[in-house]
Amino acid sequence: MEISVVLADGSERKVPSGFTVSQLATMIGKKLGADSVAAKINGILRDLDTVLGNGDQVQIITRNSDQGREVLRHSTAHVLAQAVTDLWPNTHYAIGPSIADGFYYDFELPDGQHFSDDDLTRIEARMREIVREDQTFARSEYSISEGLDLFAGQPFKLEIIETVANQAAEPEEEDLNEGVEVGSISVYRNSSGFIDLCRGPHVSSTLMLGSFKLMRVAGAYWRGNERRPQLQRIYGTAWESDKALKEHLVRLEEAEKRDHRRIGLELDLFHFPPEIGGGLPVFHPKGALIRSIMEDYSKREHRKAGYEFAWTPHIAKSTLFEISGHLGWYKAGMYPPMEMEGATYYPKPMNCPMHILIYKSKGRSYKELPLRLFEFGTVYRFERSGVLHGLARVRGLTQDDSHIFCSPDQLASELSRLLRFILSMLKTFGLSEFEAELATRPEKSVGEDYEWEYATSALEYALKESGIAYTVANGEGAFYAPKIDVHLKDAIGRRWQVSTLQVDLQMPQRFDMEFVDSDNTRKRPYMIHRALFGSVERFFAILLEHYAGALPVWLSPVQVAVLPVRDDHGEYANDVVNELKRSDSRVDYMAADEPLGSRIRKAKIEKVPYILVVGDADVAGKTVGVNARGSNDPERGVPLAEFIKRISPELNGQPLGDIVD
RNA sequence: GCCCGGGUAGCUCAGUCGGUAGAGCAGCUCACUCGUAAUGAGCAGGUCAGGAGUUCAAAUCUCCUCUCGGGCUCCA
Repeated sequence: MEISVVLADGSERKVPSGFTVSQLATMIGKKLGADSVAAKINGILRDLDTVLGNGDQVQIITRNSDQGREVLRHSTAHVLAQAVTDLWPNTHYAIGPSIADGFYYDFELPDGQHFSDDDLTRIEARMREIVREDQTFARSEYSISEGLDLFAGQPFKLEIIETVANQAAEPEEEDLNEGVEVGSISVYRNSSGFIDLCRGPHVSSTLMLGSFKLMRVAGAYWRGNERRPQLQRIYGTAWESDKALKEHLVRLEEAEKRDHRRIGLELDLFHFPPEIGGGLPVFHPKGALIRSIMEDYSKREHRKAGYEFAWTPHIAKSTLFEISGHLGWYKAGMYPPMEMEGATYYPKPMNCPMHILIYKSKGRSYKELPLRLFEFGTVYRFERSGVLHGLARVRGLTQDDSHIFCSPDQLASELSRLLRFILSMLKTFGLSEFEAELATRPEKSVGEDYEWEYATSALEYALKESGIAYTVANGEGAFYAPKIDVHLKDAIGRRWQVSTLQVDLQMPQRFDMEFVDSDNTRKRPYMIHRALFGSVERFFAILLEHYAGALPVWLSPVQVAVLPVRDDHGEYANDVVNELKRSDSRVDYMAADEPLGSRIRKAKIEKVPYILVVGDADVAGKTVGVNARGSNDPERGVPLAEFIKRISPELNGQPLGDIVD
């Protein structure tokens, strides 16, 4: 008896009935057989030992594909759980999915024990034994009640099974995590007897695993809920080969070298004095210089784009935040209050209420709209100590914040103009890969449906106009506003959230804002909140990591270093310095009091874009030797005037041009 | 806030079995004046995060506090 299956390329293949996926793969090619870890049969992921049926569409999943790695990682997570339950009998094991680059597994050790870092070594050793034991993963299906018996004593597994059982009543719901087909569960059993609740698929033998490494132990709440028990999570990484694993570890090292906290220290840009308090950075001269270049540039472009500047204080009386509603719904994110002369003051967590007061300082006419207020506004937010992370997550941050007040019919064009402005500005900082997210009305929210629809469709219009790729995040909006969040990808592919753009449906009402329209009626303006960098501090961190500290010339605190070969070249070197200063560049003079090689090394470590070396030949010929960043091949005898001409386009950020409506 | 791991010179780190502290880099001084990523010598630098306890004796062992890192939750 033969059956026929359809392969991924559309070709048909006849195989004996009873043939498994694995046999098919080996029949197609020896290497494919060896590299296969699972298959998609009629669109569903299945194990290698699945018996093929007549007419099945089969796509073999190999270990070096994204889906193949997921299978490897998931299977490695099972081996981890098996190793832990071997070493700590009676451990409760919870869930162990594959994640980007690896996997984790959550455990609750008996008697309140906790893993230490040393345990990782022991666990990893046990895992390697299990791998060598050539244990098979065998799938079987059970009813809910059988499942409850099978996992008696495993509270987390029982909870998952119960969830599955409840979903049987509501078949609409997609099943979670490890639960399987509605109404029944599937279980994988290793040859040692270890069982785990799992949807699969898995590799057929532990011998197919091995290129893995346990990375760290962390705490994690059961089902992500901080009111549920805290489990011990072990993170690991796993790959299709030792080579791929090694490459991943090298990438991690590279990422670590780009860590903005490390670069900030090395380049003397900023630090976090414990005397000031967690999450409160101080910027050293070079860091402050970079910041001010960013801010000056931003201000210039905002002015050109029709923004007016505002300046507002850092604290305000509680009444302001009562009106704005912050004390109602954002209090947990605010610094504690201060009492003074019978009034209660709070550091501001956002700038919007103060900008609204500027709007409200007088009657507004439709002729003034859109009114675009802009401020580098420093706000203070209480972030729990565990979440602080360098400049990317701080307690005092400066937003490049703006609030735009416009009439309803201006909303769509204003949003679209704004989004183009944001993307152009991000591009001049050398960031070019963006994705946007349109976050729509959440369940818990205020306002009328028609308002939400109007605002959301205006946001969507702006997204379409700008051409940016976007996804819709249903129900992820703020409770008072739908929003667009712009994410960007940095040089090594990490995603960061930067800009945010929100249409506020609440504040104009809370503050009873209005304007007089052309028909002499009073109307309520629309209000857009928007931050472009997000926070200057975070954006600074992103730039440092994106460029690994080697900022573009226009942002570099020192753009050119001038090094005389000997002391007696100092006079000419000084002329060079002065000439460069006249061309508006930032120059450092490095006197010949230590060897040239040593000074060059220092300048290279400081990531100075251009190192100019001047010696006898240069004094004679009015030239410079140019050692550019990123090159180890210096150029000799470049006329000074030519060098200045060459770098002048790099000295200032590119203007955005007109952002027209 | 919670779980795990750290905190020794400005930075990176060593410090064995409990016996009062060590290196490299950076800094300072002197010499060297040099053509593209480390010239040499010398000097200085420490309440071993802080406090309490155990001990004849604590960087080292115990407890508490602070703080930093990795996660969870949260978020610009």
